[in-house]
Amino acid sequence: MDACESSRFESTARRGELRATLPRSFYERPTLVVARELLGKILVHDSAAGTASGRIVETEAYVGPDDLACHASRGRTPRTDVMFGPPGRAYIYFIYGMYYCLNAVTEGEGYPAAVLIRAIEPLTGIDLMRARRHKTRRDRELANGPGKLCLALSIDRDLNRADLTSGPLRIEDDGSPRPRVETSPRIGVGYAGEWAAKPWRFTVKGSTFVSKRA
DNA sequence: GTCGTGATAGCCT
DNA sequence: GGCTATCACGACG
Repeated sequence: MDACESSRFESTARRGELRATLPRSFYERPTLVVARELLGKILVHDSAAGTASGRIVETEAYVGPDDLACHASRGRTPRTDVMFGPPGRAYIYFIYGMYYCLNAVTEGEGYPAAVLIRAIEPLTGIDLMRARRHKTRRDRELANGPGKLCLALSIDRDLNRADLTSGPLRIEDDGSPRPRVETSPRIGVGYAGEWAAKPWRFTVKGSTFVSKRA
């Protein structure tokens, strides 16, 4: 083993020791902070077919009752109820009659906010993702969008309200350094007036696994 | 690579 | 009945 290999091994081992599921306190903070800090963390889903995971490279913040792009700005309904509950749970909604989108609920109980997970860089279970996404040709397109990553990880309405701090769907910290972050306006929220322009989309600088270039 | 468009169903006026 | 925190496909180049 040469020096480079050895260093890589130690780095991996150190990461292995530090790997930990994010605690509820991670999510119980301002949504813009959580959205930024979720970049680089690892989204994991243990399903009956096997485990698949990927590094989060793109998020968006949906910040409470005044944010007209946030579903909860229309009030507490059966759909948005989970956003009013405790942080660290999954808010999964069905969109365009065909797709699911995954969010992590943030802030204190009673304040409806969440972070949309928009893209991951596949890490493990890549063959499983390819099987679930057989129409796609390139691996960088397996999960470079909110609907795509739910297909690749087999995330659907059954996991709505799931606890992300323990259980089959979770987000882990592997101890890797914080990535450089870029911001841009959120995608597809042009209806939200002045809220549409807010730079509340966060991407890992230079990642080729984001849904589109900023 | 970019652009336009159809698919499809739950949500809320 | 209109809209939607999307995606894949075909046309074009």
